[in-house]
Amino acid sequence: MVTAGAQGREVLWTRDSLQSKDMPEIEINETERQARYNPAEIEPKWQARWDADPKLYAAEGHDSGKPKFYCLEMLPYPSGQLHMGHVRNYSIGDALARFMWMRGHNVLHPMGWDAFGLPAENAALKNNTPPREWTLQNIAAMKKQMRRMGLSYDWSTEVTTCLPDYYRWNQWFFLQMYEKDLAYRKKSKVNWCPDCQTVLANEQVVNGRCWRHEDTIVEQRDLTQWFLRITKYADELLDGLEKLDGWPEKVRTMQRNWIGRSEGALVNFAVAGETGTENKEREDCSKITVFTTRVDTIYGATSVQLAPEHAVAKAFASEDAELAAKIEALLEEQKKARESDDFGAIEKHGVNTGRFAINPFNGERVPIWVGNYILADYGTGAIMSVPAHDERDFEFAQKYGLPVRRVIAAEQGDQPELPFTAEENAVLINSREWDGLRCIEAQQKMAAFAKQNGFGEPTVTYRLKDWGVSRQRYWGTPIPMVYCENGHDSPEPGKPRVEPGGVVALPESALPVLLPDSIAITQEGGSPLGKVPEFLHTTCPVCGGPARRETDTMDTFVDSSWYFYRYTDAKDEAAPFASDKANYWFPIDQYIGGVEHAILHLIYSRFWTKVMRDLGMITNDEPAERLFTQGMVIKDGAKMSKSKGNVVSPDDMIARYGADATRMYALFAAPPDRDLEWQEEGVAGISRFLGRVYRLVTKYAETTRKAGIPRLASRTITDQALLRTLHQTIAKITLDFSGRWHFNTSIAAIMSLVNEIVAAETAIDAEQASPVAVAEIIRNLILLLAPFAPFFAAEMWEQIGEEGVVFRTPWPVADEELARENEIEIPVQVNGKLVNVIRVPAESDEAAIKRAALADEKVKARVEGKNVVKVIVVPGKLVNLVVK
RNA sequence: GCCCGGAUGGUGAAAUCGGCAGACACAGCGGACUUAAAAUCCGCAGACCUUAACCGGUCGUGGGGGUUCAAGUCCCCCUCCGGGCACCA
Repeated sequence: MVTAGAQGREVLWTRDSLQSKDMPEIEINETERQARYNPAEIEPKWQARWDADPKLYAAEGHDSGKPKFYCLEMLPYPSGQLHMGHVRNYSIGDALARFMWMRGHNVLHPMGWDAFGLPAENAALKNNTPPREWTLQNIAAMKKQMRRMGLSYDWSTEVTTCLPDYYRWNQWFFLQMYEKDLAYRKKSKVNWCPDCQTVLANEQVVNGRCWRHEDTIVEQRDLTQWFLRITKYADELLDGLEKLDGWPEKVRTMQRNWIGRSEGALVNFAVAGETGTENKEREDCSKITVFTTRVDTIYGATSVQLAPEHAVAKAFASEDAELAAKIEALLEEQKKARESDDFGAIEKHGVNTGRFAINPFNGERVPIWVGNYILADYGTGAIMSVPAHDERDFEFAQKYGLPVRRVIAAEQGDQPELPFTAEENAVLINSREWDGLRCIEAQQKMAAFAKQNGFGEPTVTYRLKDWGVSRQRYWGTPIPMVYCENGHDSPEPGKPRVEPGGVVALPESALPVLLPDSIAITQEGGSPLGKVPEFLHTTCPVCGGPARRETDTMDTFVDSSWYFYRYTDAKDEAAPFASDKANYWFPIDQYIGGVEHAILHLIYSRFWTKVMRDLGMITNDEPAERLFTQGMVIKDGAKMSKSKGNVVSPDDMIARYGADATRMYALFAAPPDRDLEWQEEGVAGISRFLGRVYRLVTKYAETTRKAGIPRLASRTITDQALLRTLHQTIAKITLDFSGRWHFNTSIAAIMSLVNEIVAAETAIDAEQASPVAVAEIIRNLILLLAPFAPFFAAEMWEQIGEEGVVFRTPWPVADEELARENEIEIPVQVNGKLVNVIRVPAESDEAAIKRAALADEKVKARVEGKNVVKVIVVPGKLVNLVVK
């Protein structure tokens, strides 16, 4: 078999028949030989043809009989300009999608727009253009750029998240979640970005700063907000990572850290002198609940440490002005530290409250301190301090002269110096009836004991917090809730009355809640929607009385949490998507994007998938089977940015060298997972390479056209050599596509093949090659280039007289027989040093190779007069003679 | 501090399973073609030593040690760069 496409029309030619008169001769077209590769002409020509065929890249039906392949690149924010990072991302995805098509898969390769978000509002302020208009213009511009790049998207499934036919389903999901108690409202401390004028999710705060404003310190505000209960899925999100072996380890580790599961125990310390019942006005201070992962060390606790914001600390402070001032100072230190880049480095400070807590295990009275290193938002905001077995506690105890008591000892051998934290091979001491137990065992037994006796319990805490989705911005999905001014009970049975107005979920029939179009965007605080009376004022769907709409909009990460499901059924007006369609395409076979979304989009969308599964909409547990995170595009050693002035515009590159050369360079310059240094000379080099191929193909186009693709029965030496390289190249590239994706080496292999053909031109022109072999080589060369340079391949395909669509032509299959070498080169080493390279028949066995190596003159000279101690022969690889 | 990457010629990189280090390009140099240039084609090209030249030799994948007939690749220690997490109890 020559190519899969040749099946069924095999003709056997012989050398004799080739020489007969009616057989094609090698033809060289002198005018075409002069032809120059001109992407500026070729690319728009094919773009126009492809644009005219909306079905060209459309996926086939579920009954196509082909295996499905869902190839997805992360959808962009429509800034109005593609940057090189996009070009790289899409070049990778497009090569893969085209390859999978050629391999006979039913491919879904969609694109869309993450179109809500703050930049549209900022642009509106600056240019006085409504966000909607600005966004839609940008989408049009970027779509044009994508078409110019020749990307194989099925635009019939395009998703634009800022349009009501999409965002209405955000609202629908919100109502579903509200009903299932996965969406709820609560007052809490939230992150506020003064620049964005909105609340941010924890995931959007980086080192205490806004993810969009690196210099802006995020403030903490007490606000009532909507949350999605992602923590309900914390364990599943964590455990699921184990099975995601098609995801980069780096991303899995980041998510593991982010979820931050920690097993431990809660233990109540009674506060001496507090009963907790006598004063209703005062916070209940009768006990302090600490969280610890090392309850086995509790006999070594020599103080209890509270966060400066702990309720008990506040209560104590309210009765003691001096203490209050000190605690306030600790809080300030902590806040400052959290805003700085190295939070871990600040010096520990504390203040003794003068009060005591009682250790429920041994009844010991220990002092209650407030420490600047205790965080209110982790665990319970209170810890037991065990200086002997915790480095931080040790440092603190040394500083303030608190006692250090060893309660853990090594099972055998020397006792390690304090503090030591090991739990392996360590046992309890100084812990009464628990003495001698191993740490791990003691942790379980002591937590169970605390539970039995009502002063504690085993527990699990997470770093992951519920996802705050309310945003005090205009350009987002309106949250489909109203506040009834009659303040009646919520219509849901069992749901408590919420004050001041009843919180009422809109019925599905009221969707979509449309975002008003004309609105004055200002920089003032507060939700812009609150200033639009016709939006704000509505009626309660339960009692018909006056009601106010929720004026916050949803975080844009809601939009991107499920967009890829919508692609499978983008026009559905009755549901977000039809289950059977999603179930056919999901999970995504390959998801490709930047690593910057590792704990934002990629954790939210995993959560959303699990919610949809529990709603019975889909059957998959995870959205994407495999994830690939490409490296950054850099220039002069730094990430491209306007401020550094090192931005290379894709439009420029395409104008100068064409889309094919630009795309191919993005794949050639580095393996896709590594950072890529953009060098324009490299793009020029690829352009020259395509020119070389162009001349080659046009020169032999006539030959190729006439010769067709029959099977050769006998071959010249030139035929054999060229076909061997061709089939080795096919095998190599097919392998690269199967997982490693080192397209840089795929393209290098094509270049080598082309170099070899060019070097053989003299022989070919002297008719030392058969037209049939030339035709096979030219034809397959074009097919190999099709995933990387689609415009170019289409043009070349047409020039050799093919009428079909090149990237729907079956991918060539490597013929092992043709690829096999007759003779191979074997390096011969003496004591590990290369001495010579010998040629032996490919099928030579160990003995034959050994004989050939020992017979070699250079080797003989080197071995002369010495003792050959050992001969190592690795067939097909090398020979090493050990001599003394 | 912890976790994940990475370090190979002037540059981007290759070596997929422990087997010829530097494929393929970029930049450079030399030549052919040309009145000339561009384009194209051919060739050279890790460093050092030796030689008139060929030939030949030594060193060489961030540093040090180890395993092996054989190490860019495996093991131990260290340095630097990038990224993530971080008083998380």
